[in-house]
Amino acid sequence: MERRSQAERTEQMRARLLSATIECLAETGYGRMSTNDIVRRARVSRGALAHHFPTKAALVTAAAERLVDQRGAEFRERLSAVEPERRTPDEALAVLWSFYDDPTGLALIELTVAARAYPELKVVLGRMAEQIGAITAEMVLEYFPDLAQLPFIEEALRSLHALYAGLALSAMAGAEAEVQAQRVREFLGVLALNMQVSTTKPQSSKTLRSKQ
Amino acid sequence: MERRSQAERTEQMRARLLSATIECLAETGYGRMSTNDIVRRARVSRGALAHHFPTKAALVTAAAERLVDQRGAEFRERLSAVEPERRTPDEALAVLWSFYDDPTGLALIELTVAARAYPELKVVLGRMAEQIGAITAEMVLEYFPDLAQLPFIEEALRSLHALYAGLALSAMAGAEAEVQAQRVREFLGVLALNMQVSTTKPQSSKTLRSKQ
DNA sequence: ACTTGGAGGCAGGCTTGCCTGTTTGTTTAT
DNA sequence: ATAAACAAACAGGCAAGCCTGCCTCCAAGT
Repeated sequence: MERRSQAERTEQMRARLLSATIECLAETGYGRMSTNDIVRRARVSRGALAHHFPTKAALVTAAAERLVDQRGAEFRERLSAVEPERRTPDEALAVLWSFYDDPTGLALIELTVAARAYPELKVVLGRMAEQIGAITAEMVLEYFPDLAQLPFIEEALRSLHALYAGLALSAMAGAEAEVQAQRVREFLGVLALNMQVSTTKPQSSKTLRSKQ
Repeated sequence: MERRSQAERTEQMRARLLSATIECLAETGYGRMSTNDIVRRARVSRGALAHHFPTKAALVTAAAERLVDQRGAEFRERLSAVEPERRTPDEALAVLWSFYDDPTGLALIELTVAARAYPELKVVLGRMAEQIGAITAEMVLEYFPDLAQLPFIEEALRSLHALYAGLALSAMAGAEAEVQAQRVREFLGVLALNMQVSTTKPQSSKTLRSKQ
């Protein structure tokens, strides 16, 4: 191993620990995940973990924050990665679903359930909910400005996230969420079509509210 | 304590244990729930638990089955409890939501997440998904036959369940799901309206498929 | 340039407490 | 009387946190 500065050592170690935590969270789940699993996966000792994160709650909270940032960035990335001519609402839905049908999506659900016991996690996940909502609205405004004019667009997007979260949740219990997501996407397609048909006439005055 | 027959003793003990399990599941969550908590809450000894349920997995599986039946029955109950003149779709949505915004709803989510590790739980929850889907479709057909004619009604109902599940899930992380559910309900109201407006013309030929 | 002292990074074992399953003993029903 | 229902102590295992000691880096002094 080449020489590394102290700051680099710290940064790399923390990154390894947090990545391992997120992976364990996605694979094993929160309940069955132990700090031993994490240090084993990260190839470090228990002492290293204790040095950087005094308690398990601190570790998980930090992992949640990292997960939030990671997903926020990746969301923009994936959506802007599709070629401009393929940027249909249906494609956007596929991207959104790929965002939930993901190991990190599972980790997020595990964290959400675990947050019931950790109030600190609640605030992190609360931040994430706002952040994701903002990014989503922003993306819609950028790529589908006509959709952003729809009256209940804010509720629609929130519902969309809840819908996909619920789908991913039921996938944990063995449901074939992949095909369900596909059919739901078709369903949402005709829904949005109907919305547009019946709202393009006069109701476009009501724009999306800035704050809840 | 008066004299009870053996069958009564068994039945009551099992009921107490399963109720306590479901309560602990809803309150403490699956991860932090121990068999000690359960016997303490049920006011019985560890031996009694061991006698009726040899392992924790057996106990939880049995509790899940009881929860499924319980919720199935309660669903019909709550929906048929509203006076006939108030049986609007909006009211039905409120009933459906009350079905998720419930301690047993929380317990169900906990079980769903836990099912990722227990394959036996998966089959129980799979049964439940089918059962709930069937009951929902049945109820819609009985109370809102015109809605049952809509083209994507099966996907719509499935999405509705997923949506509410996702809402309840985010409520675990501190979101004020109550108000969100209310606004989503309004949103769904206009949505259904639009669906009806634009689908009452020709597309009523496609009825809901019997099997996926 | 070289050394030296200190501080932070890190390894691995220990320990206390809890959790599950088992076993032995007691009560209750048939 | 005999078997089932129940109680209570017991045993093994595991997880989280702590603790001691070693190693690596960096800065200050010479």
